[in-house]
Amino acid sequence: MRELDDVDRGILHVLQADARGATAAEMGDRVGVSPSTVRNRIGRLEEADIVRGYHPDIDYERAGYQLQMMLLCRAPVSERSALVENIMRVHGVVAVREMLTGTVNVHIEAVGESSDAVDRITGEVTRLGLEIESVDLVKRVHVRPFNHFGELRAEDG
Amino acid sequence: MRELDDVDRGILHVLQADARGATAAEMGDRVGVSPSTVRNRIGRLEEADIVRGYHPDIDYERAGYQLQMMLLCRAPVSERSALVENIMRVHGVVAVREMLTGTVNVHIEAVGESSDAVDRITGEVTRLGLEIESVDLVKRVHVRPFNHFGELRAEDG
DNA sequence: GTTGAAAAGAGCATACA
DNA sequence: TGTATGCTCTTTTCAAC
Repeated sequence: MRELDDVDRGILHVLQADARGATAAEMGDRVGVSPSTVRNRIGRLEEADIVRGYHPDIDYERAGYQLQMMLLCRAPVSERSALVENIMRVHGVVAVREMLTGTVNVHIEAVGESSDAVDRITGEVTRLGLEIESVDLVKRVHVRPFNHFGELRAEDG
Repeated sequence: MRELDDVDRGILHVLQADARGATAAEMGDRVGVSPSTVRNRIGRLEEADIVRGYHPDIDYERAGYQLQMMLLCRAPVSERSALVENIMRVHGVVAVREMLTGTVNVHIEAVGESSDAVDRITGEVTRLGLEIESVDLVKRVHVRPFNHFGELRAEDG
């Protein structure tokens, strides 16, 4: 897939707002193409791995996982990618960011039910070979789905 | 809403895998209830803001936004929540995490098309009143949708 | 709180421009 | 590639358990 055009961007824009509820017809109206075209485009975006999946945005705190933590770690650059594979398997880890710059080059986001989870997760991460720079609790996460796709084409409202 | 039961957790589990494609019938089979019940439960989860929405997982790099950055900042605790409102409006910002502990208490995740975006975003964030501790580029983000809901009830496969 | 049935609507696959 | 049609499945709504 070469590059996104306005139709693709408009579709992404609408999907960002409600990936489960948005219908192809709705999106077609927004960007000015037929529902079939919308489905074709979405299929292409998925095949090109531009859209990797669709996930619910869950308020972990309300769901009973009151502890959200952020671990800032250092990993040898040579082993970093390999380590990430293992980190992703740690129970409670929801995201890992590999940094291109900086010495604190791995950011781990995790959730847990109790303070035991903090100990367990830091222990496992250390055992995997990372040096933990800091462990901090998250008060709140604000997600702002990237709504800058196709703003000219698919206006909100 | 009091607390999640196995049915809720099983539904969340399946939604995590494919929030757009998963049908009520499918989820009902997985957790052993009727499709109607699945829809009722999902409605409750949404009303309780446990499920805040559904978003596509987009590979920003492949989508043409090659620069992903993480800004670690300090904000006066008293003003922090107010500042976050404004940060979320900055073009390119996709997530903000308010930290409960630590002096670096605001983590900002943003994307941009070129290096100009880095300057612009750091500038805007500074202007809003935050002290930037570090700006680092993200090489890759690994999202691991929290699949620990209802593992006993709704097995994968 | 859960289920089931009828009506409306959406999605998929095929064929065509 | 983008678009239109027919068939199937899903969702919705409402009444009943």
